Amino acid sequence: MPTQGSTRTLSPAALSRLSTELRLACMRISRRVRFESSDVIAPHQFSVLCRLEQGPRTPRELADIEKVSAPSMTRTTSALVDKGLVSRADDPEDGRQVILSLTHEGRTLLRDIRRRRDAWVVTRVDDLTAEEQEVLRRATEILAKVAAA
Amino acid sequence: MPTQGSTRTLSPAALSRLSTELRLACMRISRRVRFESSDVIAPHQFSVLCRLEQGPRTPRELADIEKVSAPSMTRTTSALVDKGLVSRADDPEDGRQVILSLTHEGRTLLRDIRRRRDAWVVTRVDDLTAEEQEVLRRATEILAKVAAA
DNA sequence: TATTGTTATACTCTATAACTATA
DNA sequence: TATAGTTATAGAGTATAACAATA
Repeated sequence: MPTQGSTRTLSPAALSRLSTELRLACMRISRRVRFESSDVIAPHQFSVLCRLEQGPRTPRELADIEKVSAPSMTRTTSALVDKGLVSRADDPEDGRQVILSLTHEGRTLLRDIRRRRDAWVVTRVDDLTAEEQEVLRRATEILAKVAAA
Repeated sequence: MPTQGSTRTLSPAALSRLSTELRLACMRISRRVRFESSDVIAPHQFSVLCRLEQGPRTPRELADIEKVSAPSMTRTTSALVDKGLVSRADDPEDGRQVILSLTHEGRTLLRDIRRRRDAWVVTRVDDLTAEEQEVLRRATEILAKVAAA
């Protein structure tokens, strides 16, 4: 039996239609955000910087988290080190490992990229009515729950 | 002056926070949908099939619409023709052009991919309360408007 | 012997430049 | 000569396999 979903109001057809429309709307928003905020680094590089923001990591950990091969992660992190966004240090306890950290420059870049991405959404959400904004606020909570499920 | 947005309730900080959370929620939903519904064709191939669904196109038109180079589009469409999803025909009026159309097999594949993508969302939306579903329904309309702006 | 990280090599998708055929 | 499409070649990204250094 379903976890909740008991107060049923949607027909199967309406459920299907809502799901399709919702999925398409989310995809379009994502695409517009990516397109408009012409990033200075590639998506996979951005993703790795975000991981390092939470704390230093080894290449192995990053490869596992990002679900790419070790050689691919070597390539990605080398590019970030070359750009001065990430620093490499030897692990004092295990000579096989290296420890990757975000540099100050990397942290600044992350903040700038986020600000630019947000800008696109902010100008559009600002144009909505207070009621529409409230709907989006509640929807965001629900979507976060859905995405985490 | 703003188009609407006059019934102001959100502080700049709240507006910024909502925009960030909304953007992240949409991105996460998109990512999960893409990841879970392991597609049989690559994203750029899927995109071209969707264009051809609306009617036959020349390679030139597709390249312009998808914002890729002509040689890239040659490669993409050649792969789709090899898979039997797209058919190539000479333009009877202009010998330089070719006309690309969706085959029956291509049309069927599109429907199957969409069904699989929807499935992930459907099972999760079905688990929500009727009230939450109604919020998402209204949010979808608003997001569609935002994405089109 | 197992693990970490890199190098060697190959495949895919992207691009620009050069070429062929038609208008 | 201009345009449509393809082929030639190169540059990123992905991968697996093989290697060096360390545990």
